[in-house]
Amino acid sequence: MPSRPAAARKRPPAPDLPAEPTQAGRFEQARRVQSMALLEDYAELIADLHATGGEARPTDIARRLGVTHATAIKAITRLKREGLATARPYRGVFLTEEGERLAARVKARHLLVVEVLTAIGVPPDAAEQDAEGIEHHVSDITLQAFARFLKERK
Amino acid sequence: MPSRPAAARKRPPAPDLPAEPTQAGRFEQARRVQSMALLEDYAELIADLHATGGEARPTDIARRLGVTHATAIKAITRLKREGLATARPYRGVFLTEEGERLAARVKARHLLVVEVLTAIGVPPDAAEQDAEGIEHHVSDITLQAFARFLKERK
DNA sequence: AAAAAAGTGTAGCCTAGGCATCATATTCAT
DNA sequence: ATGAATATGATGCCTAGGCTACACTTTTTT
Ligand SMILES: [Mn+2]
Ligand SMILES: [Mn+2]
Ligand SMILES: [Mn+2]
Ligand SMILES: [Mn+2]
Repeated sequence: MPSRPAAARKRPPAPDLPAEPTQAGRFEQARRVQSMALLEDYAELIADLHATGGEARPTDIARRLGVTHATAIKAITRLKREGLATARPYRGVFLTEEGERLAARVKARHLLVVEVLTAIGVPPDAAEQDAEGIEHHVSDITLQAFARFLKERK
Repeated sequence: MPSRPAAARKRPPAPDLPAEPTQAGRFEQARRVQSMALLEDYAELIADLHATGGEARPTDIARRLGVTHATAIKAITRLKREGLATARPYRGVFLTEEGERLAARVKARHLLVVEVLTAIGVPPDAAEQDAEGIEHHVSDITLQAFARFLKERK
């Protein structure tokens, strides 16, 4: 059994280090944000399906998301549980007021993220791809900075 | 039972719409990327703990991530399974060569993302917070664009 | 050297989000 | 109008990633 240097163990509450307000807090927040990502994508997609003259049936949604309809139905169940959507069998899924608000916010954010990425020089396809994941982690403050950035650089 | 207009159902393969190469493909890729996020954060963190003169024991890792040690241990089990780390009880966790490579890539990406966000005008705290989630979705192509952007704007 | 403290690991429980499969319901085409 | 095709929803199974609780080991302190 190797001996372990006691010095390594002695680590007081990091008095001088770069402050580090709380790395743990950042990770926790990132996990909270991530837990909303799926709902956001569904809301955005359902609104889009309605907007482009169609219905948002589970099968439509599933196809657009690249999942099975069973998976989509379970997610829709969660949307309903969270008060974001309602559904009428064979008639499709409908966003509640709150769901519509979420969808609108998410869509605007998505567009802005793509705009910023392309403005920075990211090729359109990569921008669209990466935005699909990035969007969910862009806070309101960051979003405002994005808007300012686009306005100023015009 | 309300009648449903047959027209709504008639939706040919979207002949004129904005091309839309495959939204499903983008979502699938986003899900793949997300499944790596946890491993990336652990690898980055373990490397950081080692670099800053410490050990990377499950408890250290757990505290920094804001999870219980049991959760950390399960993630470490996955890291080992994926060939990214080894562990010696009461001695801590160690990255394999592959783990080190991953950690280095992830750290560089993290820094670059924060740099770009702040360059755009995002306040430091928000940049650090949002980067924790955004980083995992930044592809190599986007990363290159980020690097160019920073170089040119200097 | 014994006691206390800290760390580790295991087990059991939970939810989210995937999947395939099956039974049923609806819609469409003949 | 009826048979085929399609959509729906339920079930069961899986993995990831959280948690608490408990048992055990190691380290530190007295
Ligand atoms: Mn998305
Ligand atoms: Mn989106
Ligand atoms: Mn991260
Ligand atoms: Mn990071």
